[in-house]
Amino acid sequence: MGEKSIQKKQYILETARKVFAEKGFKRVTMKDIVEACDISRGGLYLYFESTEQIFREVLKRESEEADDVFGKSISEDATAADILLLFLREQKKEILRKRNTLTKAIYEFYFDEENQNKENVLKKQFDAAVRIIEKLIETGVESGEFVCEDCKGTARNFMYVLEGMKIRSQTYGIRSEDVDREILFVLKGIGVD
Amino acid sequence: MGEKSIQKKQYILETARKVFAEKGFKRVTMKDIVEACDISRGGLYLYFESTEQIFREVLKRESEEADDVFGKSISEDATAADILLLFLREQKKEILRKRNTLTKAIYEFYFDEENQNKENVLKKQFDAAVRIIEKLIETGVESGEFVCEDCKGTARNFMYVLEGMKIRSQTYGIRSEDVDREILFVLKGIGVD
Amino acid sequence: MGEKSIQKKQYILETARKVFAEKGFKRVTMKDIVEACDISRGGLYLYFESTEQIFREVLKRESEEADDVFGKSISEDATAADILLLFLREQKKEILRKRNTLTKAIYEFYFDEENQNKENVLKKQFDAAVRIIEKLIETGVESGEFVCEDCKGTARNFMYVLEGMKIRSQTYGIRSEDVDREILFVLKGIGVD
Amino acid sequence: MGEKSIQKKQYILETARKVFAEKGFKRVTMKDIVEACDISRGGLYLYFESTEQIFREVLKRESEEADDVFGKSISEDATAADILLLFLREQKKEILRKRNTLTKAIYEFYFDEENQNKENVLKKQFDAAVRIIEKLIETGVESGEFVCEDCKGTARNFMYVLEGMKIRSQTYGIRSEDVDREILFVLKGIGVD
DNA sequence: CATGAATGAGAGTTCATTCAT
DNA sequence: GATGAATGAACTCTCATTCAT
Repeated sequence: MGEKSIQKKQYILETARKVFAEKGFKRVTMKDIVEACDISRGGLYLYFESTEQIFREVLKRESEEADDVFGKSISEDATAADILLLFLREQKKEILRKRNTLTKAIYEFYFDEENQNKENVLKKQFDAAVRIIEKLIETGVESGEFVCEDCKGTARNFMYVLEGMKIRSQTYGIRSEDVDREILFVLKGIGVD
Repeated sequence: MGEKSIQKKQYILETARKVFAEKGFKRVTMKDIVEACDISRGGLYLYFESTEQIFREVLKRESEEADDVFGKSISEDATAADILLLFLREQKKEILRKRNTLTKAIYEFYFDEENQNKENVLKKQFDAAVRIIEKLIETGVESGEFVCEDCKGTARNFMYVLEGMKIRSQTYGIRSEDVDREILFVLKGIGVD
Repeated sequence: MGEKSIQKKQYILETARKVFAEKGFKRVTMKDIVEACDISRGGLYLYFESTEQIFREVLKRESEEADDVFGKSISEDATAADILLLFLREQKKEILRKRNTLTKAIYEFYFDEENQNKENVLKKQFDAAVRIIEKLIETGVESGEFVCEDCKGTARNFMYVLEGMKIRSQTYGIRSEDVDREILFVLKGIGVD
Repeated sequence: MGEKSIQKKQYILETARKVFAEKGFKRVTMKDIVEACDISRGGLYLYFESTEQIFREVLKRESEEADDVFGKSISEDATAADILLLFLREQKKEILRKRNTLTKAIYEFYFDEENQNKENVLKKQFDAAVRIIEKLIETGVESGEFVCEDCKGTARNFMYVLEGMKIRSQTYGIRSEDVDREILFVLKGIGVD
């Protein structure tokens, strides 16, 4: 597969991402993607053999990019509280975003039990986030920014609350104030206000 | 519509519920329901015109029954802590149940924005549960069972955590111990252990 | 499946038979049959799920009818030679027929090794014919009509010759005289001319 | 067309032969051949324009080689019986061979009436074989090895029996003993045992 | 009311064939 | 000459939906 093919593949993945963001996972057909990409029916099959495979690769790109973003955006002299707030602000954006997010599609994809165990991005991200938050809280406790007895438990609690808001956002909506209120509530739990 | 028709409709709804519990919402076709009910294709259309309508009615029955259950199962002299624990135990069961639960189907159904505003059962139940928990905590605080400053905030926090566990359960699994740990964590927040 | 369905199924089989007779087995698509029957795409699938299944049922009908024909057409006082000649005349007709014969289709079908062992009509008919011819020759020897040392061997030889002419007919043609000449040759082998 | 091109063409024909031997004629696609040859899709079209043309050329090579083989393998002082037995042994091998034979493909190819008249290899070989056998029998009769009244008729009979066994072999199998028995039967007809 | 045959739209998939590079 | 990406036609198969009985 030449240079050009790789570019085309990337192009398809980008375009397909939009389709998944718009329609979720299950309702998307090969035809939808073909039309969005404005390529021929057979052309798509040169690169991918099913919506599932395409989605899997979209997810892979997505999570790689997510990792990148994380690394870059934190300045050297940020405190634990700064970083935690930054993280929560990002999460809030993600929770409130209705368009251009794969959240729904990802949930739908993993509702299928067959997909749950193969390289589960959702789980990976949840666990990674818990670890990061835990570290941040620990650091914050040491520096006197936070107060907390059970850092790991608290980190997990944070993540479940965020997850709860995410699913709520996708199923019956949530307002910016609602998210703020919850974030303040959990922050208060570690002595922040 | 005669007595017999009503019974048949109920029968279809019960059977369809099983189908939705098994396959979620989006993957269910009229054909699936026809076959599960062992009725004729045309017959189903006499009662319902789409899987969506059927699901809506299944949901309605479901939430009515849920209300019934709640009413019945609480004894007269239970304390606030008793009732809260009972409630959490029920939630745990619901979270861990993989079969015979509509959770997935409900999420899938409400992922469709068109469905989110029409009589949203998920929202109704969330709000109702928050109110109940809030009342229980307030009662518990008065009786000295619990300690809590922001009862409403805490109630909401409880619910988001539960919601988070529910979606996690459906997308990459959760163990009984995981649920217990989280419940203990939030209970500790109101002075219980 | 009601009376009417059964008739329709028969109608489809009859029509499909013509298609197979015309195009052989491999080149026939469900679409061909749908068009020949003038029914809808989906309609055909109510009755059959593949060209293979249809062909199998066409074959079944065909061989049942073949059996019927055999039973009927022999008069009471026919001699062994009469019957043998009748049989050979039928075979000749079959060999020379280009249209309205499944010969090609049957060969194509059984070229697929997967089909060779499941209820192989070709083998069944070959073996049955050998037995019949053997009996006829034996009877004819007893009545002095035929001369033969190895009746079974001769019967088999007859059938291989007929089979050879059949395949030749389908692959590069054979003339009526050619068939006659071969039949005379084998008949001479049992003392007939 | 340069030297290199000719070699490439030969290479394609050799490889295609294997494909036809494996899959018959009808099921083979240009794609199959492209993949087997490991050349580009467009590349194949530089040399051939259809599977039919390729098969035709494969056949041509095949029959040329067949002629070569015949010429070589017969020693100077062989008797008619020796040569006939050699020929029959070759035929037996051909009949029993399941892999690496074009038999099925050839039959499938000539089932198409359009192909039957253009330079029909099957017919050519049949007729040639009849002539050779006839000559051999005649020679054998003169030398006292064989007894036979109608040499041409007998030669034809031989060939139809062989053809019958070939098609049987491809449609429902034949055992080595079966072939031997038939060969012995026809040999007995010319006074050999 | 109830049936289930029938329809046709639409999704998935495979290939022969072309053509810019 | 050679490549392989691209196209579009053709097939298979499934279902929502209708309708005569």
